Amino acid sequence: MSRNEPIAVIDFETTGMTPAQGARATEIAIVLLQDGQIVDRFQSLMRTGARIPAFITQLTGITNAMVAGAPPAHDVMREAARFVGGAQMVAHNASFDSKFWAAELAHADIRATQGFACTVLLSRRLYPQARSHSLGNIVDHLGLPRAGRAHRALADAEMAAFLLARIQRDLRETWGIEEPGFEVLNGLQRCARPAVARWLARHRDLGATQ
DNA sequence: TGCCAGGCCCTCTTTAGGGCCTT
Repeated sequence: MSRNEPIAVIDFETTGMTPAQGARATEIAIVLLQDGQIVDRFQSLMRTGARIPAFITQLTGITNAMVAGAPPAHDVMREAARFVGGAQMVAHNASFDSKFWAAELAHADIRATQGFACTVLLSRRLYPQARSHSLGNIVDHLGLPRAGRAHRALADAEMAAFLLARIQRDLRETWGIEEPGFEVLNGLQRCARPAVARWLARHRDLGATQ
């Protein structure tokens, strides 16, 4: 039996909504998920020199003093890039984290090459009955464990990994897709929502004939 | 001075508007 390639589930805490407006990362966490299990973890605060607004400190608990004592961002990002290696990546609302991944790597003179899949898009397709697809709410809706303090990078990355593991399990057990790796996740998240059931059935049948 | 993210997705839509999701 072949093993699925590990997927790197990432979460950033930042000073704002987008690097396009000058926001910088304050903390990064990445967990490697393989065959439904977290097999490795990476977490670090990072120092960029950017000021953390008070409301962000209230949200995350990360203070200016905490990041002042953290290693420089370019060192952290080099280490993060080594940790991820050639793995594909997943985040909860990947449009947010993928931009910070690319921007913070660029500050360290590293080009981002990884693909991203998004657990928000996947959750909306697989669990349309959920009232909310925010990370905390969908984790509660599915009865998954809380991993620690919400809005800290490692806890949120672990919860997103639990969600991803559940998505992969449901793709196998409910939809009959034997190896729901990154390519399947990427295809499903791009599928128009009204066509999701048809896409899943076709993918199951294609997999069964291979 | 005025502006201030942006992609997804639903609907009382498509010549548009607004909520969701991330910090």
